[in-house]
Amino acid sequence: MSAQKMLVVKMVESIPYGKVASYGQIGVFAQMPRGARQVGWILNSTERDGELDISWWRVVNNQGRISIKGSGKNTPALQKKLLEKESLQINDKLEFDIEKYRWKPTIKQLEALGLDPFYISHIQQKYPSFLTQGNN
DNA sequence: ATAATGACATGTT
DNA sequence: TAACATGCCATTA
Repeated sequence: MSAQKMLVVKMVESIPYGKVASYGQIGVFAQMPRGARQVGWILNSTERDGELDISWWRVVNNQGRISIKGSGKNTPALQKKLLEKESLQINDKLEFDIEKYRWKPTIKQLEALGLDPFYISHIQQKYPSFLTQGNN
């Protein structure tokens, strides 16, 4: 498995119960700033591999929508169900208020995940909504 | 090699 | 709001 994939997996597994992150957000945390689609590919592959036991359902579209296609085992309905089990409120159009549930790690948490402090400050600057602001 | 596709994101109409 | 356009890049055909 590639280092990139490992990092993506690590970030996805860091999303707490009851929280979600967008594909782009995971991409940024995994040091692939424009890698939203690749994150999707990686998660899509885990469904087939079976090698990975990952909380794939906590990764969603940045607009607050479940956007998986659902041709395989992981269907939109299943994702909705899994998220609802974690107390998210999702309407019948698979939409929800993402800012209400978005995982916003602190600087320290990101450091603990192995991100370079310089890179973290860059994230802060460019994607303020992806993390908890302030001196944590 | 070239082109189409996809579990995306963002800006413009 | 919603539709459309553009950028993105690994995978697939």
